[in-house]
Amino acid sequence: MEELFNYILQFGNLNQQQIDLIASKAVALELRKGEYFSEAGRIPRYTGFVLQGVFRFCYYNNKGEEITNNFVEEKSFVVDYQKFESKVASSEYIQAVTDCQLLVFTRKDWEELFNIIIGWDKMVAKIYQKCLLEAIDRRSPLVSEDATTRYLSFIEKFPSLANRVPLAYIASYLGITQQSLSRIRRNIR
Amino acid sequence: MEELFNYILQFGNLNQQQIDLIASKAVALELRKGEYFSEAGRIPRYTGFVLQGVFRFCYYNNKGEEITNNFVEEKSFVVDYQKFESKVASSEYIQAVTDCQLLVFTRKDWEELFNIIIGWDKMVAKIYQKCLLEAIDRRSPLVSEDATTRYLSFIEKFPSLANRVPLAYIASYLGITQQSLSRIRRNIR
DNA sequence: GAAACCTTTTACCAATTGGTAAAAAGCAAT
DNA sequence: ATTGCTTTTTACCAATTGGTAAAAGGTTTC
Repeated sequence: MEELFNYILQFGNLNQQQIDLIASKAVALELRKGEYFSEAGRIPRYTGFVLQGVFRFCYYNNKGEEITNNFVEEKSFVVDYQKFESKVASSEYIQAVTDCQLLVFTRKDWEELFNIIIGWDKMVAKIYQKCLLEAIDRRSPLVSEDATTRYLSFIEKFPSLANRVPLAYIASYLGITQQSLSRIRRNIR
Repeated sequence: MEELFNYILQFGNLNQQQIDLIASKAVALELRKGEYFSEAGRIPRYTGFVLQGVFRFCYYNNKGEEITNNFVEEKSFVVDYQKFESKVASSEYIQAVTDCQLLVFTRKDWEELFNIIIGWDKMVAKIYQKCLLEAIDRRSPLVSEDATTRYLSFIEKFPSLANRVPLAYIASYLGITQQSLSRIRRNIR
């Protein structure tokens, strides 16, 4: 729980009463490797904060290929926020890549916080903005480089992930095949 | 000026007094093709709303290649918002791709609006969020497709741009060479 | 430990894309 | 119209990446 507030308090101040209120609404959730936190076609039910483990966002393109387009690690929020907020069905999956521990908030609880805590909406907007900026910062440079450079950039942006995440997921995140990534790994050693 | 408020009022309500206040701070700015609205190494001075023309965001990678990573068209805000807001020097250029007409706000004027208009900060957060979501929606699919598919996706996302923007800029946005893009154009006809 | 399953590596060839260079086309100024 | 400049197209060959398949390496389950 401490980790959650260490994170949140970067984005604004809260008094003890407010902290207790937020804490009272957080629910612990565990997911096993491979389980889905959120699924395409469904309205996201929770917003979550990752205590332990790695998640990936993924979708299927028109050739049926599975594309991973983001990874989320510990000490970060994980949610398709736009869809969660607007109660629209998501178009992508959020899957646990490893066994995971989360703190989650139901939409009802989350929305109550907006009404009760002055300035909570601003803090949430900042948090979400940070997540978006991070995602685009990590993803955009991948367009304009060759596969080896993209993999090196991945290692820089996600230093702890290269050996925690199946090669196939990383390959699809980088827009290359598993075979190409395996070849690249061999060549850069 | 009307276009500006048509846009802004999608994100919340303003009374006539508030509208007049915002209008009083908007300054018309014209830029010729090739001129910079914002430059790497400098703190962005303005936030702008595009009335006419096309802008691109670009930077230079470690090989000295110029990479375009976003286009902005009419009826949209153009600014490196994070850097504008935090008064940090930008790391990229915002260049007029065609002759352009803008309405701009200085930081001083823009910040005053936050103090005077209740809820302005929320509207701005929404506007900025929309810009970020758009940018990532457009850019992310480019990673995992071949060059032809990426160009077709570009045409879908920016239907009016293909013939308004030099081929070289589009090529760098797609992460391919001019020659490759030229070849692709020939093949899809 | 063996079997079944999943992940990663390797190999081969085909297809795509990049690099360099030159030609063609388009545009602006005189 | 001619010149000079920029942009786009074309061509050729080299390098990279993809597709298919099979082998090797790991992990889980019984």
